Amino acid sequence: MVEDRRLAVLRAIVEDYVRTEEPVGSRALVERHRLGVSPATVRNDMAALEDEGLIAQPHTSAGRVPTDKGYRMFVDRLTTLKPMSAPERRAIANFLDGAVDLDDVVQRSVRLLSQLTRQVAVVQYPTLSSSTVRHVELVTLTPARLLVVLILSSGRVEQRVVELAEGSAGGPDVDDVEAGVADLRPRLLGAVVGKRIVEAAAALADLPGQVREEDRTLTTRVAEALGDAMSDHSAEGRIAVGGTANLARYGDSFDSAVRPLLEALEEHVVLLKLIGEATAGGAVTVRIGAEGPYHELSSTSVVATGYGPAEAPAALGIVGPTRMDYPGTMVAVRSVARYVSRILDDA
Amino acid sequence: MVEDRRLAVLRAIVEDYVRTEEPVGSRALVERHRLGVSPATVRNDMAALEDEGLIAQPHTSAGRVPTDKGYRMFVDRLTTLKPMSAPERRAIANFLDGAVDLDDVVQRSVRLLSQLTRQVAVVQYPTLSSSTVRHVELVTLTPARLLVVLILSSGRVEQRVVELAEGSAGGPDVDDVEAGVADLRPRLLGAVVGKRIVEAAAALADLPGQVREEDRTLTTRVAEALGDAMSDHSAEGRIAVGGTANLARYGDSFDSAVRPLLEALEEHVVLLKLIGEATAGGAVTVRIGAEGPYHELSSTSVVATGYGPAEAPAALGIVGPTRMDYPGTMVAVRSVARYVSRILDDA
DNA sequence: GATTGGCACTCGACGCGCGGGAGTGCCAGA
DNA sequence: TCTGGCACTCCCGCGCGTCGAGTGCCAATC
Repeated sequence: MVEDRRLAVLRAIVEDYVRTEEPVGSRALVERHRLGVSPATVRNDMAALEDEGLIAQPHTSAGRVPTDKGYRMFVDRLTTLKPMSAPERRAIANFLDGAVDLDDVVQRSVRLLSQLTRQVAVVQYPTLSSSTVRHVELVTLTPARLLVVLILSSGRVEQRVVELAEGSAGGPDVDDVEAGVADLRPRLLGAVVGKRIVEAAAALADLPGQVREEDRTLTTRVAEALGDAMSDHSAEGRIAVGGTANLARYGDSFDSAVRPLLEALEEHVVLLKLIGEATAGGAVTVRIGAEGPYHELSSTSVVATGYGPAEAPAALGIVGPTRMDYPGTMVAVRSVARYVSRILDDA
Repeated sequence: MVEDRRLAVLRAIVEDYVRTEEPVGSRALVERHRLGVSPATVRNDMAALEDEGLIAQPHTSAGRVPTDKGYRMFVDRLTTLKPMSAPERRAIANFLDGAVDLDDVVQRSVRLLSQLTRQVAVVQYPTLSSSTVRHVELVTLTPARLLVVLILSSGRVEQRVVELAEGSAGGPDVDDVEAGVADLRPRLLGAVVGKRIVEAAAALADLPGQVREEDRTLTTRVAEALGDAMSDHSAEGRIAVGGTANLARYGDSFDSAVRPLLEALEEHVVLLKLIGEATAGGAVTVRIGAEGPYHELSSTSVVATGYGPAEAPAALGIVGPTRMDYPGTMVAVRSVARYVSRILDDA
C-alpha cells in the first residue's frame, strides 16, 4: 500500500521532471497527479525514496530529481509500453516503404527514428556474417587493373580494385589477362556463390591451386581482394547517425553532456559498443547514465534493440539525456525495429 | 602610407581577435604587434576603420571586433597563403593513401579535413555526370526478382532490384527469364558500356524495341531501373559530414550559431548549395557570415573549393564560425582538395 | 501506525548599488 | 601627422538584502 504509493510518487516525479526539466516539489506533485494525499505525506515518501537512492535534491530546499537508479526503477517496474496508434504505424510504414535499397532503408530509419524520438538516432548496418554470396563479378578496367564486385544476399555490394601491374615491368598482356579472367570466372562463381561469407572466404584459399600456372598470380590477387571485402564488412557493421540537431535541445549541462557525446558520435566503434549490447532477444534495452563503461557519457542514456534476422541481428537505437521520455522512446525504437526487420525479410 | 598602416591595424585586429576571442583594444594591439606608433594613433585608425564598416565595437568603451566586411577585406587583401610544410604534406598523403575505395577516400577526407581545421568538414561525393559506364551486371535473385548492378568509371557502384512478378499471376517461368536475361545482357552492354551517363541513359530508351517480343517487359523494367540509378546519382552528389564535435568549441553564441548549423548539417541539400558555389576554378572560395542566402547562418563562414576533374568538379570544404583562422583553413582546404584530386586521377 | 496541518529553517534566484578598470574620444601641443 | 593627457562611458564582478519555494520535523488527528 504505502509501498505502492511511493512508487506512484516516483513515477510522478519522473514524469514531471521529464516534462518540465525542473526539480519537482511536493505541492506541485499533489496538484498535478491527484495522489489523494497531502503534500506532507508526499514529503515523507520522498524522504524514503531519497534514502533508497531513487531520487535526490540538487541542493537543500530544492525539489527532487530522479537519480539513475530512480530512472532504472521507473523503466523496470513502472513502464508499460503502449502500442503505437494506427495512424502512427501507418506513417512509419509509409516512410520506410519508399526505400529503394539497403542504404536507403538505413538512412530512412535513422531519419525516422530521430524524428519520432527527437533524439540522436543510431542505426547499425545489418551485419553480413550470415548472408550468402549471391554473385561475384570481375571487370577489367585496364589491362593492369581489375575490378572485383561482390554481391551479397543482403543486397549489399562490395567492390575492390586489384592491381596486376606491380612487379612485372611493362604490365601484363591484355589477352593474357582476359584469358585468365575467363578461366577464373566460372571457378570463382562455383567456389563461392550460395555460400555464407565465412565458408566462401575459406573456399577462396583453395582456388589458386586449381588454376593454370600462369593465372596463379591473378587468382591469388583476386582471392585476396575478395577475402578482404568479405572480412571487412562481416566483422563489424557500419553505422549511420542522424538527428544530431536534437543535441541543441540539451538546455543546460552543455559542456558536460554534449561535448563527449559529439565525440562519441564520431567514434563509430564506441557507438557500436553502446547500442550493440542490445542485439540479444527481442526486447528493447535501456542503459541509463553511468551504467555503461563510458563515464564521460554519464548523463546520457541509450535506448536500443536488435533488428533483422534472429541469427545475426544488427542494432538500432537512440542516444539522449538521462532525462528523457523512456516509454515513448522505447515504443518508437521497438516499432521502427519491427518495421525494418519486416522490410529486410521481404527484400 | 596611412592607408597601409590602417590595413596593418585591421590585420592585427583580426589576428588577435581570432586568437583571443575577445574584443581587442588599442593598447594591447601596439604591445603585441610592434606597429611603431602609439595607442592614440591606433585609436584614430580604428575610428577610421569603423567609419568604413570594417570593425565595430560591441558596446561603447569596449575593444574592436572585425565585421563581416572586415573579414572579407582581410581575406581578399591581407592574406597570403603559405604552402604547408613538408611533414604536413606527408601526413596528409599518408592519411589518404590508405583508402581502399571511393567511399573510403571521401570518409578519410572528411576526417582529415576536420582534424586539420578543427572545424566541421563537408565533402561532396564526386559527381558522376561525366563518368562513364564501365559495366552492367544482371543477377537473377529469384525467378521474379532481378538485381541490376551498375558500375561506373569513377568506381561507384549502384544497384537496383527489379520485380518481374507483378501483373502475371504465378510469376514468370525460370527458364524464360534466364533466356531473356541471356539475350538482353550483350545488347545492354553494347548499348551503354563506355558511354557517359547521360548518353547511356538515352541509349536505354531504344533498347526495348530491339529485343524479342516476349522479353520486352523484362527489358523495359531493367532499363527503367538503370535509368533511375543513373539519374539518381548523377544529378546531385551525396555528402559526407565530419568533425561535428568541433561545434562544442563554439564558446558563446551557442543558440544563435550552433542550432541552425546543426540543422543545416542534416539538410544535405542546403549544405550542397553552401559549398557547391565553390566548384568553379581552382581557387578556394570563402563565404563570410551573412553573405549567403541563409540568414540563420549569419555567424558562420564557409571555406570551400572544388576538386576532381575540371569538367565535373565536386566540392569540399569546412563550415565554421566567422571568427576563424582563414589563412590556415584555406591552406588546409586547398591541400586536401589537391591530394584528393590526385588520388582520384590515379584511380 | 499512517496521515495531516503547522511552523521554523535553508538556500538559491533575483535585483540593486557600487567601485574598478579597460577602453574610447577628443584636444592641444610637438 | 603623431602623441600624451584627460575626462568620460560602460561592462563586469562583488556583496547584500529580499523573496519564495521547498524541506524537515513535530504534535495532533483519524
